[in-house]
Amino acid sequence: MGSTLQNPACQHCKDRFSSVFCKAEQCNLEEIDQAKVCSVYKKGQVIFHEGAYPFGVYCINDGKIKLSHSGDDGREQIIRLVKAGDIMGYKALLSNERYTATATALEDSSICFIPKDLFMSILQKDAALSFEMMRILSSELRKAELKITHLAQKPVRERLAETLLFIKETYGLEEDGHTLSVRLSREEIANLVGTATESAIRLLSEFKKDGMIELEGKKIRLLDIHQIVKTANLQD
Amino acid sequence: MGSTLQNPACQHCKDRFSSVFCKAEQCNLEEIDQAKVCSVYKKGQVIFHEGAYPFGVYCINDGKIKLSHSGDDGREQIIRLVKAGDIMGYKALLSNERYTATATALEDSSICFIPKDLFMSILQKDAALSFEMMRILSSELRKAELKITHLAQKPVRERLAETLLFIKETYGLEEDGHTLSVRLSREEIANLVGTATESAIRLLSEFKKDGMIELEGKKIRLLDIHQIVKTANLQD
DNA sequence: ACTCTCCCTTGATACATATCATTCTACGGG
DNA sequence: CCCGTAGAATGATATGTATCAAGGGAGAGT
Repeated sequence: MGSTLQNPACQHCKDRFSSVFCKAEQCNLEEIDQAKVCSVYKKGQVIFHEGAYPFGVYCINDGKIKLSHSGDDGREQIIRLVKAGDIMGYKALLSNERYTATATALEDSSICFIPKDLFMSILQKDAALSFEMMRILSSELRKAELKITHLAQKPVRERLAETLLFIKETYGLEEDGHTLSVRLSREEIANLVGTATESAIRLLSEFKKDGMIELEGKKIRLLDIHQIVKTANLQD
Repeated sequence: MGSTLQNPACQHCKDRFSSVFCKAEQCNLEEIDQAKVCSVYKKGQVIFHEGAYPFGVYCINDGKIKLSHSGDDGREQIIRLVKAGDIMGYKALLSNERYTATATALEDSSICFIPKDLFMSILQKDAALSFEMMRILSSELRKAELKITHLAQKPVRERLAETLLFIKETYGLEEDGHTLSVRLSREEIANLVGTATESAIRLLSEFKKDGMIELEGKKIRLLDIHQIVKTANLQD
């Protein structure tokens, strides 16, 4: 468990305008505000575990989280990157099943927990919120299906380039306008791409040699985004 | 377009108990019943095309449909198999985007079309239907994420075995209790597995040699399901 | 400052799978 | 009925990627 601290009000949450709840009715927001519990999780800490039963949804106040499956042979597959304003854990809750993924903090994160019963009851009466949930689910599903196609049809090189762009889209860049603002291990990058760690390393080195990126420990600087897009070979 | 014919009433649709609409309120069902248009599509006919704008959702009355992406190099990736009682086209509708997949009839099929406005307005007022939609979306998302993990981590042999089981789960078996009740080309099977057609053919031959299956044209008989499960190496 | 450990890196090799080429088969139309 | 064509099957080969093995570097804790 993360350590509990003073709950920031949802109405003042810095990402309230981009989150699901921006569509929720004000009275429901207040209700959530009173029931939620906000905690801080340290980098590397697990928020919930694959196989466990869900008791609510998590709303990221601040921080970065990875959601990952553990494959049959124990290898991790990163399914989703979660950022401030996003929610997680809703899939298991809605389909009334156990978590199918493990949530791990990529850096120190502040996360609100909203109890299941409350979330579900508000979902019943707040059509706008329901709608927004469906929109999110649809969008996630679309992304997942695209990923399936790419995994099945694209070589690792293209998928790695695509992943770099995806990380950039998700977490953005630092002030210099080049450095990815998240530190991932090579293994994590590989588990995002769906390849072996060594392959990811080798290809990153190639990208570097080609002048597309710059590597400095876990810092990755995207130097030539145009070239990366070309390497990713995106057309849909 | 498929040829229009006398609309069967939703209330009498043979799969009404297993479809989304089983949760919908009766009055809404009647409303749908009046507005929907039912058509018959011949095997191979396209119901909707990737890139087109959605004008409603499709509910399968009878038949079998494949939903597929066209990859960058034009190779097809089959995303989903649709059966009677299922709906399709909701993802694009909900996220208000164009279709990301093409729907093609695998055999002659009878399909109802429900106009966008009606569907959306009923979704607004019918919480139970909304809930069911979220349940479906969550479940699809869960399946998609599992598929991602398997594509990234499992060899083709295991994925092929898994696919055979998946086809069986989706469309069931013929009266003999062994034959898959859908005829797919080798290429379609490969596009479901995410591999080259030749690889799928080769592995099917191996499965046959190992006594797991029997092949007769497009008929596939599952002889030793236990062995197929073992080959699929499922544990989650 | 120094070790210890973890992660990164690089190289050598093996293997699964894609690709190309060819033959075989079955089916539908003239 | 036979030909033509599309799909299926099989073989030969190429290649991308995983795996195994070993070295190198950087940060954490003592």
